[in-house]
Amino acid sequence: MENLPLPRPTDGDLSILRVLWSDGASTVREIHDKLNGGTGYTTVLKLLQIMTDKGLVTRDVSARTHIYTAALAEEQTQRQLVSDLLDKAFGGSAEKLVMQALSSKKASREELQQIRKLLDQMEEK
Amino acid sequence: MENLPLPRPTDGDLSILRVLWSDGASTVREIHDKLNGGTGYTTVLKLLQIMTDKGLVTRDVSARTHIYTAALAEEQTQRQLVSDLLDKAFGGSAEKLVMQALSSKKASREELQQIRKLLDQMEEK
DNA sequence: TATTGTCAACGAACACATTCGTACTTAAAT
DNA sequence: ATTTAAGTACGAATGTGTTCGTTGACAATA
Repeated sequence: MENLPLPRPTDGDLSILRVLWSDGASTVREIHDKLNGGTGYTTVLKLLQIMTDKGLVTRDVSARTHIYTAALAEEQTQRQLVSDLLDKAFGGSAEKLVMQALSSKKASREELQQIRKLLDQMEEK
Repeated sequence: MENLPLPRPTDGDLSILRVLWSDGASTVREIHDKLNGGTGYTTVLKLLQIMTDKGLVTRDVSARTHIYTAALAEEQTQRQLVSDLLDKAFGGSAEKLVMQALSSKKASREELQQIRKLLDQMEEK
């Protein structure tokens, strides 16, 4: 019964996961087409096979053309990656990370408002 | 005249950079001692030599015992890493990243206050 | 039926990260 | 002067990520 902690997705893994998150369960060809960039078909296939071994995706093999699905929800993976970066590069300081995130890309006024709401919720609790 | 874009530091690189950022210019031995974890002396040395080639650190070779310094300031590297993660896993949405950062680790009341100040500053401008 | 296209599987090649042992050099201690 | 300690340099081994060519199975088409 495989129930090991999932490994951190690599850059290649993430480019595939992004497609699965946005489009839902997909075939290799669909993913490959969406990834119009330089990678060949068999490269995408190989990556998906490895990701299956790692547990990052699951696949339906009942038909000849396999169908892949992301094993974890987008938010769950994002949370893991943020937590990882927090430990490795920010000494655990969420504040510093937030600062850099806000200054590295100009957030819109709506986004800032949204973040304020989140802060309110966190202080209430 | 090497002036190429610096590569993204690996996990090993970051563990060393953290020491250099907090303690300033250091020798291999000092870094190795601070990294009390399982890595051997020559491993740290090798990593530093590679990091020198990559341009992540510079070294003073005038004495027998070399002295290493981080090439980039902590904030600069952090900004790069955040921007990287933003592209690769968040579709460029700084808001989502901030949300995850705040929820993945409970921020203190002071930190939340600090973030509010930052939001104020960003809205003024 | 014969040919052509689509798919998964596999292995090989290359690059990079990580680790450490060994060799060589230089300084310090005996 | 000899030995010991501390340092750098240099491979070598291993693991992982990434890429793609080739093979074989199967389906669709001519």
